[in-house]
Amino acid sequence: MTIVFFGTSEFAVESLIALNNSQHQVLCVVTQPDSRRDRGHKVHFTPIKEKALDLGLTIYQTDNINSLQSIDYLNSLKADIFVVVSYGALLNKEVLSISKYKPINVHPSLLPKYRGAAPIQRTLMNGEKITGVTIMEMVEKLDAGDIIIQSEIEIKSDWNYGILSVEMSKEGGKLLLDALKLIEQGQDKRVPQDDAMHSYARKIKNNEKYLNLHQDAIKIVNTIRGLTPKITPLLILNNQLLGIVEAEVAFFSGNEDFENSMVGEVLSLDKKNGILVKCANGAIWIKKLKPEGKKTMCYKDFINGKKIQVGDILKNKEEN
RNA sequence: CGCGGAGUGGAGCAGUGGUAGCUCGUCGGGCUCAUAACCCGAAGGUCGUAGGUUCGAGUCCUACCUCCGCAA
Repeated sequence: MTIVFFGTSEFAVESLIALNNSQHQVLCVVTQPDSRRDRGHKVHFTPIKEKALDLGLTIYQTDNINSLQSIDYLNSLKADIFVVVSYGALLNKEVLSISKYKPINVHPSLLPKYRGAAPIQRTLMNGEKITGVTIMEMVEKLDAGDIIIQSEIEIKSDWNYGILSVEMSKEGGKLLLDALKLIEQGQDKRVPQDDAMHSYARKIKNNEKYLNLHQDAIKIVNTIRGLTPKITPLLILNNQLLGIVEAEVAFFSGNEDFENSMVGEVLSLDKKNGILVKCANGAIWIKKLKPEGKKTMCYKDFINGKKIQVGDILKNKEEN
């Protein structure tokens, strides 16, 4: 089939690769405009643009995919189907009706759960054990179309956003080819979503990276898992930002010293387990961290540099 | 030209003008029922690059390279 691919983020890359390696033909890759950000406000291409350039595919970028100009262009391609994977903008009814077959979307959650912008992160932050990838038909309402195929993925307890994204992304690429095959053969069965079961995965706000130790240890660890390595969760030690890259829930029965210590207090520097920090409920072992201006390092190295001592208090941004 | 931090033996750091250090790791030896614990010893660095100031530069000045955080 001839395909127009809409995608922007890292998650979409494996789907694009899968299509490019298949018998299908990618006519054009539509991706969000280049942005100026990061240090020095340098121009950044989207991950999909990088890959499309690499593969020598035609690229189309626009601020408004629903504009008359965009619609004219898309019409002129006469594609069999539109494939949309984390594109980053909603397509209106008119755009959705251009291709011969109805547009399909690859979504990294078991719909109807976790519709929206940040399903992978929210899934981890909520401590889910099972997630999955869904291929669905696109409708105007966000992530609410009929389901074509769905597959489950078991989340290992030590997986973070980076690892799970890669798994989901690969699964998405495979599932996408399966879905196209079904559609091509007219074998696709579409199952409506149970709207009563739906939930939304809100976009991650910038301030969510500032960890709050006044929470359950398990919740804090899940937050860290949901953000790293793309976003580094932050605490403050001695007026300096300290990135917490990896942590585990500490299991032990609290003694008197533990009960009397403050939230955020460093209770122990252990060569074997890490840096023990008290939370509102329980405690966590910090395994990997990233001091300001430094690269990610193991807790052993951080302790060795004598940058932290038992009794130091790790604070939230607001407390500092 | 958005703001800022950092580049010193394998790793984490100290060292703001005068013979390159500390901790960890590594290697060898010892102690121990045993150990990621302890003791003794060894190897390993032209201090990011290129210029400059100086009797003398890791340390001051200039340019550049690389890495990182914030903010958008």
